[in-house]
Amino acid sequence: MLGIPKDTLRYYDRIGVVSPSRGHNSYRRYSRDDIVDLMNIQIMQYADFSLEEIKGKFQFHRMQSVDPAYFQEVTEFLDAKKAETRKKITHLEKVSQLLDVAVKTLRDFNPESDQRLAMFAREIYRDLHKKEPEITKEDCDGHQI
Amino acid sequence: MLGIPKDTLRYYDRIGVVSPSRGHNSYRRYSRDDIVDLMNIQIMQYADFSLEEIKGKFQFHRMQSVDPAYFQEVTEFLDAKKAETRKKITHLEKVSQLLDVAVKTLRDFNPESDQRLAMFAREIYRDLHKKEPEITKEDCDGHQI
DNA sequence: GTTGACATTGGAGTTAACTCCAATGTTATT
DNA sequence: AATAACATTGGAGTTAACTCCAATGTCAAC
Repeated sequence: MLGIPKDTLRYYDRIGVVSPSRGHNSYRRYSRDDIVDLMNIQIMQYADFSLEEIKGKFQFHRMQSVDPAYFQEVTEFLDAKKAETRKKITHLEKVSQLLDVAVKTLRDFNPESDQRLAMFAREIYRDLHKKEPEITKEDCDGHQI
Repeated sequence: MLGIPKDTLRYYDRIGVVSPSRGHNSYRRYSRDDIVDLMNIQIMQYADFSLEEIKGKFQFHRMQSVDPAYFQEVTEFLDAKKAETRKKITHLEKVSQLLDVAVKTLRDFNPESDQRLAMFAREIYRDLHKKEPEITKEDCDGHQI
């Protein structure tokens, strides 16, 4: 139905992320809520969330009310994850540009455009680590063949 | 220097993504170019590229000229990856919004906002799979306890 | 009531990207 | 020249998220 392999569903059940009820026999029966959980998993996994992170954090739809402790925990998690997601968007935006520049560099190949590409990559690296790469002369001296 | 563990550098050498030259002893010596490669790896890895994909595709700076076959292959790869990256940005943008809505839903908890969240998630799922989730009445009938 | 197509389970295997270990080699310092 | 602090190697172990397998159970159809 969602295109998730049987073995994957069994795996999810095993590790406790989606544990459907069982029929009169021991067959798994996925409820509407289970399907919603599975959709959430697919959405969040494509956004680089681990199953462990997802586990138990996207199931408001199963609840009537919210426990304050749970509220606190999940809100913090969601806020942190949102910040992380925004950071990743910014990075991917840069990477998208970088790929563009890379194709151009490749097309009309010359030392200048290659240099531009390297500068751009270095800039991206800088904001990725929030600090200078610190490639000093001493560090590299003699590090050639 | 870049904060990459020794064992990771040795691993990269083993699998051939960054193979530094060796000194008069057998010690690895990382050149400026090797450092650039490593920076590129960190950039691309954070954008969800695998080492296998990265391998050999961000090393123009080592070349004098470009072989047409290599140009073709790498350009196709870069274009495909750019498309993939843009798709992911779009998705992450949605997920960022979803996380927002989730926090709000959690704050003033009620069936309506919960419903809004579910609708939003479903919409995201839809564009993720470019098709309707197809949850029909029949599919779910009796799938409850 | 037997056959075939499903389901169940426990447990083993796979892949990527590390991470660790033991045995050994190299180098700078006392 | 002995010691400590590095490096080297091959190979084994780890983690996440599956993926596969063999033995067994369930069920609808003939």
